[in-house]
Amino acid sequence: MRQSRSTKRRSECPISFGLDIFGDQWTLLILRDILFYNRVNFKDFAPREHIATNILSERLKKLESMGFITKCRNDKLQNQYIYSPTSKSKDLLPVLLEIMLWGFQYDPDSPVSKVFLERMGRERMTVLREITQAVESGRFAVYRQEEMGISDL
Amino acid sequence: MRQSRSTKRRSECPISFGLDIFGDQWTLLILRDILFYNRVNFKDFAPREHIATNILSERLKKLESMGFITKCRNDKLQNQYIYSPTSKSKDLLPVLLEIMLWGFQYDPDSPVSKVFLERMGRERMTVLREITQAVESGRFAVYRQEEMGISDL
DNA sequence: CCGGATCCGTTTCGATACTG
DNA sequence: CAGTATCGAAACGGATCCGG
Repeated sequence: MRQSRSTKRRSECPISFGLDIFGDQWTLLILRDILFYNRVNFKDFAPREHIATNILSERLKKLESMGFITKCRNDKLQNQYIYSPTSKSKDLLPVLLEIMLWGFQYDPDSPVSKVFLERMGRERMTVLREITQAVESGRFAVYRQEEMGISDL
Repeated sequence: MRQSRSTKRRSECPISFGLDIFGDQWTLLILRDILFYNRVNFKDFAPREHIATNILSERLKKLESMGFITKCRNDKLQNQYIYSPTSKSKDLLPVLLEIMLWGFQYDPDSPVSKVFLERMGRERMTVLREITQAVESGRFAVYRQEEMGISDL
């Protein structure tokens, strides 16, 4: 694969351990798909991003070998596999949420409504908690639309 | 440069706006150096990581063009330049902190003391606030050593 | 159809050497 | 000190093929 360099990097600590995941876009997109949108199948990962199948399969293997996801066969549809997040990746949610909030704040054409953006500034913690609950209960898509004011999927 | 693809990616929202930074290791390491360690000179960025000078200079340009850092000449030492974070990158601190905490939790040989790790689990918010203050007051190196129990630099 | 693997041209990386 | 130029090596990514 790559990044055997990451062992050297340990010395400087703060974010070094996360570089393997946060150093790669596709990995992040896959984790987003899994955590936010509850996507589980090969074909559903980052579907609009036109990720090449070879790249996707490589990343999935990497994520599996690093303990971020597990893979098992779908009982109903024997020719499908289901990828699920482990606690190691579920615990990345706070990170992804912070990235999301930061993005909403600095994206010149942020997709969220002004109302939500304002609330985000005022009651950050509450908003953070709300989203966390929405995500964990699988209702993020709804929250996104109703609370954030994002219409387009 | 690259990533003109990022415009397409907007539709899926959650972390898409952050991918330009979080998709690249070196960019993250530079931001870490700037935000946590108050490094300002070309030669000081990610010094132990052996980042190639061409890569470093490219990333610094990119970060500057994206509004994450500003560059100005050092008055005292005319042949040196000083890179400073903008509010756009300062506001990334919560993200980096979350990455750090996550890393401490899952790194098999986490550099932090057991005492700190335990405290991190119990009083997450407090710890988070502490570190934020330490970083923002330029005392992170001290905090790291005294509170986290990381001896080696 | 789904989940990949293989091939292969193109892009990017990154170590070193070199310049102002 | 702060970069640029060069160039071989690695990664990317589009297309195609393959097994279940």
